[in-house]
Amino acid sequence: MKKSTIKDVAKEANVSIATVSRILNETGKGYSEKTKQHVMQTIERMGYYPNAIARGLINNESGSIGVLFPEVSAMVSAELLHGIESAAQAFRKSVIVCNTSSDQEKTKHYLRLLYEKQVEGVIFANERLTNNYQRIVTQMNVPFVTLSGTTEINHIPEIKVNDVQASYDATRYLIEQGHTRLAMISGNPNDLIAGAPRIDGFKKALKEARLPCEDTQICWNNAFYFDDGKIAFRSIIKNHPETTAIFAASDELAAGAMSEAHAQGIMVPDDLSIIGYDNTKLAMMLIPSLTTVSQEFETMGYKAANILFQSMMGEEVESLTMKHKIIERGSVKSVNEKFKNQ
Amino acid sequence: MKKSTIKDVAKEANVSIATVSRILNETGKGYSEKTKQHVMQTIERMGYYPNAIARGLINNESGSIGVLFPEVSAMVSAELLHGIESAAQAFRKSVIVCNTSSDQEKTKHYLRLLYEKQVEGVIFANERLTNNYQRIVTQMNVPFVTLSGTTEINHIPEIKVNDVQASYDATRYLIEQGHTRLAMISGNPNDLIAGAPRIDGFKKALKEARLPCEDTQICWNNAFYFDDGKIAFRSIIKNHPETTAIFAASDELAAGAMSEAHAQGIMVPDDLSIIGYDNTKLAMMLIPSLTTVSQEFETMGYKAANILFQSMMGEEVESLTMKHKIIERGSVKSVNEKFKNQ
DNA sequence: TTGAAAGCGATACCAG
DNA sequence: CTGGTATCGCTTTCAA
Repeated sequence: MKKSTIKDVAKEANVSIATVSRILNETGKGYSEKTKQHVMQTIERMGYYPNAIARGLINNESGSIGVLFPEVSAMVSAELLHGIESAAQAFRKSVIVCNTSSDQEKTKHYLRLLYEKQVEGVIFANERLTNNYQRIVTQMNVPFVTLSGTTEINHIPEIKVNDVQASYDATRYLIEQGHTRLAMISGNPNDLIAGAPRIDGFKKALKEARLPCEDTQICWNNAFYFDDGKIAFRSIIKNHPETTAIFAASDELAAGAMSEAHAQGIMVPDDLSIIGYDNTKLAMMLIPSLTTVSQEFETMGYKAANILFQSMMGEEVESLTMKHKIIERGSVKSVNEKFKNQ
Repeated sequence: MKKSTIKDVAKEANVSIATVSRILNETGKGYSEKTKQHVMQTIERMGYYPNAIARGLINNESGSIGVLFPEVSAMVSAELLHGIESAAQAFRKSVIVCNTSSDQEKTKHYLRLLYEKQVEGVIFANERLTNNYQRIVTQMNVPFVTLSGTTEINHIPEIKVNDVQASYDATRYLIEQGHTRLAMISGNPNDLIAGAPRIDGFKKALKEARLPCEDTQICWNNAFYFDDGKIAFRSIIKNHPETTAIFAASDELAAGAMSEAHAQGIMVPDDLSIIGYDNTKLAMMLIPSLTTVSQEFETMGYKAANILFQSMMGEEVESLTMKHKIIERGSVKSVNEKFKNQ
């Protein structure tokens, strides 16, 4: 049973395909109310739906955007994607997801695929859009946007929070609670997105407060996951047992640290305060619930998509720095409080 | 700067578009090695990429599949999607994600959209494919697969775990640890996917063991989230303070219960054992880490996509019941163990 | 080995 | 208000 085409509808309704097309596109002109009724009925009866591919060919638009993530299964990606999807829905665009695994070849492959599919815009999430992609990006000649990432390519807006500032604020928060012996669990310092900038913010706050700031106070183990947090935590305890507060560069890292602390009989927050980063759903589920830096991922995704759509419509668009804030929960205790309870 | 087309390439290389096309498609015949070299070079130089839309129109294939989720931001969806995406990558198909919010109108809208986009197959995840979609599904005339969901429509394979059996096993596990006073934190019992079947499994195990099994032992609050777990936990403690072990129908529910237990000074697992369901990343991050029923979501997504692709290639396909298993961690204590430690 | 030409399904211009 | 037709970029058959 072949799909019916506009031709079939035209034949069935005894009109020309031109007329059917006009009615389909609700141009409002070029047909009488009567034919419209008639044609609409036959369309309904036949269960006809226009072929978006044919439409796309002539209109030169695919109705899709592409989204590239290094890892789609991460909680952060899921929330970003949610925001993107809902914006796309409003703009009647569909979203093609691509999982790059942070692999340059895969990324190029996908970019090429998206190019061939004639996507009308691309969101590059959680990663750095380097010069290596310059050529294809230029060729594609459609708007790009980086989301929670950065770009080496000019004129591409970045939608993200100020990581340096947010990390600075998180660290300041700990200092204001009276902590003077701080440590940080970082992601990979070579990560230009979520690694280095957060370290910078941490250091800045310490130096400004004239607090000790040795490199050994900053520990990491490759990535931003739970196990990385556990491992890094051990280094901290070994090298800096005097630590009373830790800034973790992701909620998962913080969770790992908390888990390891528990295993070692260290009480959070009584013996040790921990602040996380991201405010994923995980944060409120931990015991104690995790004080953390909030990034509103869903909103960020939504806004990034909207900026992309504006750009697709030819409007001038700019980078957007999203606000962040500290969500106070139960994993940080002020030093005063600590004394009080003793 | 307009995109270059096959025509441009043909002109530039002084051959016909037919030849370029043949080379592009690596038919292996219809051109000499020499022209091939020449044409490939001009293609490379011009940075030409074929237009997949035009290709799709003539070949009647879009190169995409659609995936519908009730909620893309859920951890479970993210893992399923990951599996789907990686299978799709291998099959050189791209995946269009749709977030239905469990809304029937939205779902229809998306189905229609996917139809128009000529997707070659559809994965319907985490939800029931009811008769309401029968018409469009039939019309679309492409393979469907339900993933971690069920269908009222015939000849559509279901890829999922046996929820009744898995819940039965989880409950049995608690019983085998010596628990006799059990309770369950359920999702919505009207949820035919993850609600009712899990309740059935729970009841079955209790009855079989001739253990008390009143309806009040099963509590819920709409959904499967953290807060639902907290709320349901309160009911359990109020109505059945004798409870020593809880089966929660999702890891998030379990997390909520654990959080509330902690707030009430109830120790897990010493005073109360809890087993979860899903084995999302969350499970290992909790303190104590959560014993839970494992569903391998990423694998499920991968397999579902593969089954879909097989079906797209005209092969006969069947439903697939994935194996589940109990992941023993720290949230369940056997009654013996309990006595020992006292 | 090569090229000309007929579509794929829809849109839009131009006549009538 | 309506219909014929060129066209979008590509594949494929048929001749040369």
